[in-house]
Amino acid sequence: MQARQERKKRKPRADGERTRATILNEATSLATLHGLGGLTIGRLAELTGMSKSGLFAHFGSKENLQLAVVATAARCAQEEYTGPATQADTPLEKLWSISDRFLSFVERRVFPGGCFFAAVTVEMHALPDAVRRRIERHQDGYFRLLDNWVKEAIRAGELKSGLEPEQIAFELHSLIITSNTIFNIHGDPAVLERAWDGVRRLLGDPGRPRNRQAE
Amino acid sequence: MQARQERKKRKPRADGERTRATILNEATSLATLHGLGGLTIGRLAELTGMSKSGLFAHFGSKENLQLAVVATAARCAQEEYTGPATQADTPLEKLWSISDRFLSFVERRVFPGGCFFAAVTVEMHALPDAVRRRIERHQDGYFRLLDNWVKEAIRAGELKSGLEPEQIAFELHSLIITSNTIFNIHGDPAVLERAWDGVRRLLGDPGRPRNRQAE
DNA sequence: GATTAAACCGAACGACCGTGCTATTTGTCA
DNA sequence: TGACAAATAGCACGGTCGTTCGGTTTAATC
Repeated sequence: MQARQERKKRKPRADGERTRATILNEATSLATLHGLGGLTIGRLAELTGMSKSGLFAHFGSKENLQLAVVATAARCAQEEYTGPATQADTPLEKLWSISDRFLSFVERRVFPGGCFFAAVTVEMHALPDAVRRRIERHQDGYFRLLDNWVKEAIRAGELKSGLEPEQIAFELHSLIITSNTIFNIHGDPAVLERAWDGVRRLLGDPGRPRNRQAE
Repeated sequence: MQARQERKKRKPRADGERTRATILNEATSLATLHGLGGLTIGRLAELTGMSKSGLFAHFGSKENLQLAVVATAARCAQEEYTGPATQADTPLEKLWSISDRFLSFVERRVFPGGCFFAAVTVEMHALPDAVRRRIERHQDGYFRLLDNWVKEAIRAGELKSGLEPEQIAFELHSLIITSNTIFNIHGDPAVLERAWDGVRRLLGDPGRPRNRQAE
């Protein structure tokens, strides 16, 4: 049937897809350090041992490269924390899971500059419209996820804080995203424990240990 | 006596210092949107209506320009929140003051991209050594300020949370710096109230209103 | 195994970057 | 008021940016 294949276009080759993946990994890592603006094609080519033009041909424009990088980072976030957390049994457990996994994600230095979206959030004003919208879309989804889980956890009686759901979600996010920022400057894991300490009080289980990786 | 004036060097002229100040204001604003890396001399010249070379002569190098921008942002922070907060009567009041004033500083859009140091923290890896160190120095001072005030407030019996001082300082910072980030994306002042709500619980006065500007 | 397009390179482009050099205007001070 | 440096502009440089194009190699398809 060969669905969704334009007339006269062939399938991409295996070696091409492999190098494309390599490029995108390197590019996403680089973007967590220098931002999407500081992500330059020349540096990326040098880093992957390719020619500028050869690398460029994979994307056709810098904007497309940036979009592909955002997609890569989003897929990574899905695999690392949002995805697994979604599969936890209860809403409260989802909140525990995403917090634990995000901190682990930062600690393991999956990207050298930590959370990609934290790194680019600050330069969004300067990005092409399509890229900015793509990032906003991801961030909106993430916040909606947190809000909903908190609401469900409260409705299910698992979470009995007197606070509004949005307040809990905001404070949870504050803790983990700030520990990401500070960890990437000083490299001191203690700040991740500080975040976890805050999360424990927020979710109402002061003694709960981190799993760090589990499941 | 003409102290601290190099041989053969005259005093800077009044018009020069005025334009220098104008440039630095514009530059600092621009840096909160595009970062110190995205801060380019050509754009800055166009924005201030000067020639590239005329503007450049004020600083002698891009690194010096960046250092001057950091100094400008630091002075602004001093005037806007750290300075006034230091003059509050008690350690606890200092904490209330800096939180209140920082949120007001963000809300009034003193800089279009909010807190300068939050904007550049993420790109520190890519900056010249001297600039990075200058930023680190400021951030260290800020955190030490918070830590000390919390410790003093606890010692004075004004603050009776069971938490470690560093934990309180970390969570306070998390709340206000995250509201800065989110406010600069969505522009919704509600997130500043969320931060304030968290601060109130942290400092143990759930009903305290914001002054927003006072003194 | 011949065909064909994907993968990749080298060279070159126009634009903008940071930075010098020279010349001209202009505020300050002896 | 004249001397002189500070302030600013114009121009040109080497470098890097994103991008284009033509040519060569190479993996997939008939």
